Formats: sequence, C-alpha cells, structure tokens
Amino acid sequence: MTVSNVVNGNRGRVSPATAARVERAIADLGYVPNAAAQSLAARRTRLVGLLLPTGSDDASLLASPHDVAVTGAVEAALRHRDHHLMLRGVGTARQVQDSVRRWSLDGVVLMGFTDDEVGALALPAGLPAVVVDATAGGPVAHVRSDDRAGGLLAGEHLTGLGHTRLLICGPTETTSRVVSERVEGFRTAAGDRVQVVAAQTTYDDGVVLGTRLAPAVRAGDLTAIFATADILAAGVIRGLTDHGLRVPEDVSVLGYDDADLARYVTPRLSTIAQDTTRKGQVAAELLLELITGEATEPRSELIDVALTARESTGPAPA
Amino acid sequence: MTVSNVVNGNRGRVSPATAARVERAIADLGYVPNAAAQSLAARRTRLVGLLLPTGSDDASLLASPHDVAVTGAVEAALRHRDHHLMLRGVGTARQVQDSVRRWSLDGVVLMGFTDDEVGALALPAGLPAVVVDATAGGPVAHVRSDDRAGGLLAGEHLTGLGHTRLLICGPTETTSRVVSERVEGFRTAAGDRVQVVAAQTTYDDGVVLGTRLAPAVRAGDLTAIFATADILAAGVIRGLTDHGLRVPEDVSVLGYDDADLARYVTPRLSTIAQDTTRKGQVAAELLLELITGEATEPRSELIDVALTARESTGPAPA
DNA sequence: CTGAAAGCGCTAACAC
DNA sequence: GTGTTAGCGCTTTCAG
Repeated sequence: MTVSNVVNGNRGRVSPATAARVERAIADLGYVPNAAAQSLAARRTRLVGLLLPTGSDDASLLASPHDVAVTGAVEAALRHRDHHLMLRGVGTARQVQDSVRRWSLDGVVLMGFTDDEVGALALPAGLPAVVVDATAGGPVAHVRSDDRAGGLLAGEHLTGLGHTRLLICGPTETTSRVVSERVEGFRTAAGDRVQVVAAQTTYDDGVVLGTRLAPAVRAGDLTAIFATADILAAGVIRGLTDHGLRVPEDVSVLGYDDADLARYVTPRLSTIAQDTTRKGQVAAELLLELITGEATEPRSELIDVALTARESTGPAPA
Repeated sequence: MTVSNVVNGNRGRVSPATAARVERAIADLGYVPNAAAQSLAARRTRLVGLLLPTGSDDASLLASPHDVAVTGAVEAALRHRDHHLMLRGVGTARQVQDSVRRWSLDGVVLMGFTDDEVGALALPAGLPAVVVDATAGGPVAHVRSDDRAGGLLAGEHLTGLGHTRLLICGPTETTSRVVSERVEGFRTAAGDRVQVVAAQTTYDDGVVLGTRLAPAVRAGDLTAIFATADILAAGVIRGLTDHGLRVPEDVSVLGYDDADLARYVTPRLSTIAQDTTRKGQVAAELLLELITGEATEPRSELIDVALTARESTGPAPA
C-alpha cells in the first residue's frame, strides 16, 4: 500500500493530504510495524550486535568498568538513530555466526577482545563492523584511545615529577597493539630503563603485583608505576599499602581510563582520562555510516586522552 | 519440508535416518536459520528485552554496578537457553511499545525502576515479564533480595557492635518497597530511634551526605550509618574522612550489595551481600518459564542475603 | 513418516 | 500519486 511509503518516510511519493490521513490512522490504531516482517522483506534489521568475550565464569560480561561505560553510550547513540542493540557474549566463531547471520544483524561492534581473538572470531566478510580497543579484524572500523599519546602523557607526568625508576604493567603478553603503543609512548617519554611487567587487567592481579613489587619499592629501586587500566592500578595500590607502603609518598601509581572507581579509591587515582561516552558515540557513528552506505571504506578514530592528576602520583622520594 | 521438523527438534515425526541426513546437510552447507522468518511464521522470537531507565544523560544506562552484574548474568542464562538479549533504555510507555511490540519480544526484564515508574511504563498485558528490585508491574514475576532480612542483618550487626545512635540513608522518598523493607528490617533490629535520611544512590550524593553528617558524628550523636547501596556508602565514607573523621573508629558505615567496589575502597566496606549472579539467573529462569508456559502464574523470588563484615564497621566509640 | 500448500506482515518493483 | 503483484524464509495444517 501507500502506507508503507508513509511509514518509511518516503515522502515525495505520496501527497501530503494522504500522508496526514495515514499518519492519523496509524496513531488511532496504535499501529506498530513488525520488525521481523520488515527485516524479511527489506533485508535491513536496524539491529546491531554488541559482542563481548565470555570469560570462564558467566557473570564476567561487562566486568570492565570501561566496557560498561562504552556500552551505555553505544546503546544511547543507536537508540537515537532508531536502531536496537543486541548484547551477546561470544567465545567462538560459531557463536558469532549464530548471532550475526541468524538475526541478520546490520552490523556489530566488538569490544574487549585482543587482536588475536578478533581474528579468530572470523567476522563475515562485508559485514559492517567496528572494533573497540583493538586493531585487527580486517577491513573494519576501529575506535580506541590515542594510546601512544596516553603513554607519552603518562611518561611525561611521572618523569616531570622527578621519577627515574619506573615500571609499566598491563596485559603486555597479549597481542594488543593498544598495550604496546602505551608502552612505546611511555618509553619515549621515560627512557628505556622502564621495566615492563605482565599483568591481567583485574583488581586481584593488581593486588598480587603490588605485593610482589613492595620490596623493590622499599629498596628504592622503584618509585613510579604506570598501569594500563584504573582497576589494575587500584589493585596495585592496595597491594602496596597493605604492605605498609605509602602512595604517593613512597611510590606513585598512575592509572588509565578515568573510570568511576578512580575517584572511589584512596588515594584518588591519577589517571589518563579517555572519554568513554564519546568513544561509544563514535563507535556507533562509524558503524552507522557503514550500514547506511554513507561511508564506503571503514574509518578509524582515535579518542583524545588527557592527564587527570589526583592524589596517587607525587614527587619522587628524595 | 521435513527439514523444519529436524531443526526444531521435532523428533518422532521423522525417521532417525532422515534426521541424520538432514543434519549432515545442515552442517555441510553451514545453514543458519533466519530468525526473522522464524519469528514471523512461528510467533516466537527467542528474543527478550532488558529494559533500563534512561537517565538524563545518556551514558547512565548501567550506572549501577549492581545492575551491571545482574545484566551479565541474565545474558549468560538466556544464551544458555538459546535466547538473545536486547538491551534498551526506556523512559516512556511509548518506548516500551516501540521495543516490545515492534520486535515481538517474547518477554522483558525490567531493572532499575521504582514502583511508580514500573507502573507508568504500562507493560502490555499478558507479556511475560519479570521486574527486578521493585514490586509493582501487575501480574508479573519479581526478583529482589530479601530486603527485610537484609535490613535486619544490618541492624543486628551494628547494634551487636554496641551502636545506639544509628542512621539509615537511601532513596527513601521514592516509591520503593525495596527501600522501605530495608528500613523496616533495620528498625526492627535497631529500634525506633534510627534516623532516616533521603539520598540518591550515587557516590556524589554520598559524599555530600557524609559532609553534612560529619558534625553530628563529631558531636557523638551518630556512630553508625547504614546505606542502602555500596556506592552510596562509599561516598559517605569519603565525605566523612575528608572531614577528618575515621571509619570505623569514629563512625561505622555499612553498605548493601557487596559490589566489586566494596573491596576497592578504603576502608574495605562491610556490606550486606546479595548474590547478583544468582539474581540474574533467577530472573532469566522466572521469565523463561513464563515464556515456555511451564508456569502459568508469575512467581516471585527473594535472593538470600548475608553479612560480609570487612573494615568499615567496628565497635561503637566509648 | 514425508511432501505440498498457504500465509505470517511487510517492501519493492511495476503498472495504472 | 496510487494500487497491484510477488515474494523475503520459515512454520504449519493437512493430505499422501
């Protein structure tokens, strides 16, 4: 019917009078179009998937505060453009298929995967996709913070405070360009003597690491620690302070993300802030322009970072 | 075709031999059924919506750590039963329609709404639904922690430590039976002299409240504070300690939820723990049994609570 | 136990 | 401008 044209905003193919008449009827009848039927006929679902890694235990979806913040922003941005979000934990390429093809998703955003994992997921070729915080995935869009700049900022902040015995910790053993660029930026500013220590991005791993590092700090061999995530930094501080060390008097600790928890912990975390809301918005935009065809080639965007100095960093001890 | 029967596990209507043949073909061809077509023909989508309130700003979906944890558990439980989750922020009844009817959702779970808000959302009658942490919504299933028991536990813990000048804070001005039951339980254990102070469930509101309460603490008029959420308790502690008070030496602070952040803050939060993973699982179960028709009547379930004593509570000052 | 036929609600060509 | 015609990919009666 002509109705379809009205519903789809195909003005110009219908007289204003008729359009008005149809719209009134729609309102009166409380008509809501059926998405399944629309999908089937139009090969467009207005559905996008947010794919996250399923950890070993099941509640671990959204374990990272950073991912949570981005997720909220993605949903909002999508909603404002009349799209819906399907939240799905995936671990295998098969599960990706199960979601993407089964629901004919218009596109997907991937978050929380390492470069290797993204590759293993084998995204269907041609599917509009944006990967957050990784750089693999083939011809897809990417969003991440300006990690080199973030590392640089971190290094400058710490060396500016007089620190010379520095350490950076994070998931350095994974295939993550994000991490390697932060390390690289940090080294550019802080010199090659920077130690690199592998740690998972969890609070508990931070505590363990802090405990392990305590002797070196006490011996004066280490005065500043840069963690690639706030949650890790928070754990490190705990491990350190539990062993009688003072932050920042004995040792400075710098985080990354400026998650909410940065303000919750004591001392309040100095951190490299990235605008996660913006990150989510950009991810949605990049995906939408791929879906609508506005963009032919997937773009990539770097989110600006800034130093937020709070209480966990201070001058190097004398 | 016969194929449909195989795919739908309609054994008994097809010979084992044929079934095997079909399954091999499916595997070989990499066939994935089309959800839209299935929905259209079978009036069953295997899609459930998780509806959350859209705050004023857009990133605030999932602002509460508690909600995040439950969300992860719901997604996992649904996934294990071959259902998918649609994450959607809603503020008006119209938006609910837009999601529920448009996508023919098999069911919805509502979380983060007050009783009034749930009512205003006007869930379509007959739609399988479970509301988390509220009690309104008509004939739908409910999941919440055993709030009376939680309040009681809190009161007993604090009075057991010798506290007699107590205060409870939380969103007491909203239409939330959850909050009123916690208050009631607390009063049962701690007596009627308990002060009640309204506060939103945010860190910043906690800080403000802590600041406001500092004089009373210093004067010895208040020695223990029970907050209806960890994040609020964390803020209160900050407000207090920023004004030179010591927790728990000068004043005890008790939280609710046992969110991750309870371990991050200093001092570590004593709190009423509820198993959010279980909560999400139960929510999914309750919904699924309504969807499948296993259950005719919506049930409600209370999640057990337990006291987790850490460092933020201690004996009443002398 | 297996196949044929109709239709779920909508869009998109194409005539009128 | 407006109505008509086929399907989109599947499930489901209902005959073979």
